[in-house]
Amino acid sequence: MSVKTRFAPSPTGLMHIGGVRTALYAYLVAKKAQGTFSLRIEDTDQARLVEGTEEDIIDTLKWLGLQFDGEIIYQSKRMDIYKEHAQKLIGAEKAYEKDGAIYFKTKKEGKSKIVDLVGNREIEFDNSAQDDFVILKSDGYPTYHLAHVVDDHLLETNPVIRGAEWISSLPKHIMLFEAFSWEIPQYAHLPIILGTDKSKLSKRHGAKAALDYRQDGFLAEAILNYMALLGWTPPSGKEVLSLDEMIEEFDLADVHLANPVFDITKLEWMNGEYIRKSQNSKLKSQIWEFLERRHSEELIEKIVPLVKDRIKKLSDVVPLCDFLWETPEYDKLKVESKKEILIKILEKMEGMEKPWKADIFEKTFRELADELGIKHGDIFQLIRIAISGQTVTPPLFESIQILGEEETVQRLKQLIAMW
RNA sequence: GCCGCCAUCGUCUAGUGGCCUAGGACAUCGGGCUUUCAUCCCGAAAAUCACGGGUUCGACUCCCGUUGGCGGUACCA
Repeated sequence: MSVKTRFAPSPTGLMHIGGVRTALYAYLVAKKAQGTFSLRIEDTDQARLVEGTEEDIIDTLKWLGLQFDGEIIYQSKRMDIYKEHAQKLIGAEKAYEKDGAIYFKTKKEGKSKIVDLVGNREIEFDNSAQDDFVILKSDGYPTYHLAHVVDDHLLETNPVIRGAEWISSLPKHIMLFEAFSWEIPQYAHLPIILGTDKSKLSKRHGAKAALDYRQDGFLAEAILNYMALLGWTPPSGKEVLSLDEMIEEFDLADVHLANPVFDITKLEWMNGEYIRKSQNSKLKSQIWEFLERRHSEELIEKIVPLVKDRIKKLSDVVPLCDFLWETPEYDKLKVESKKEILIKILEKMEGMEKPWKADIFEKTFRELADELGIKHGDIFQLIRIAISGQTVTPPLFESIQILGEEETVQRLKQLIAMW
């Protein structure tokens, strides 16, 4: 039988990072088996629908490159199907109506048991604890339980991949499948991602929507790679791996059973790895877009090789490089006592033949430092502060090249004139 | 409370009875390179394998219990 997986979020909130991993694993499982991965929107709770969240889910998958197959399935458009199946159960005396809702009559004997694909572990429940439950609400919409069973059977989902918070509903689902005389699909319940305080990752942690990470300067590939590693180690032991490599190596049986803690620090490291691996031309486009195309592509192109090893997120470019397109603000105290030296530096600059050459530039100021009896490093640092107002910048000479000799001299003059 | 899932360095994890005096990655600390910061390279510290019982010639690995964490306990998903 072919493998069909699906990502089935409810449009009741922005897609969060946990959803990313669920979608990713479902995608990997499908692609590995050359099966299909689809998107189903579980919009059955009218009261909790939040406008725009469906689009957010779609945009997130698109950004991540987790392309789904076929059309999007909306449960709200399948009302007749759920109703028909609920009626069927009533006809078979396996369900009954009460207070305008339809309840499923649970059997109270025996055990419900499955072998979960995650870790291949057995999960067992005693049916005696299962109370009758609603399958069709009085507003005509199905509950998750009915919709899951009907849809995943009709759409031939296998395996069903979802969060571990569903484990306790398993007996309900198993009984429903049995009531319809349908084959029970294989299940994979993914451990829940925790925040640093070990509680379920949520808004409380300032947890963010997946797309907020794009806003923060993270790359889709890095997010995917990091999320894949939350609870899973590829057999090869490789940590940095592409989507294709993940498809190649992924197996639900290798997913760790314990709930992992989301660690932004490692995500940042991973993102830096991807930035460093990037082609300069691609990185240029990404930074350019990230900065909302406010600068010329030529400028960004010059910056890229300078910042590539120095940033972990696209957003890091701003504090590092904004002096290149904005007049710096000087903290006068830092260099006030160096006024005399700055004047000497300015004189040297004005005396240098243009265009300035790197080796001559360096030689000139090393000699000046010797002349003045100060350390080589100190004089370059002083120039750095003079042109940027910062103690940390991309390489000095390269920055000056971007700035231009005129602007560099101008900034020095202005600084000297400040006091 | 009840039901279920889980338990190896701060974090992500390797480990499926002897190869473990427990390995890797991130983070941390130290060093090298270096005109800043990074990158890169080298090194260190960091887990009595939650605890207590078994089983076994031998347990991180198997079983039981305890503790702890998480999840569920809705006409929400």
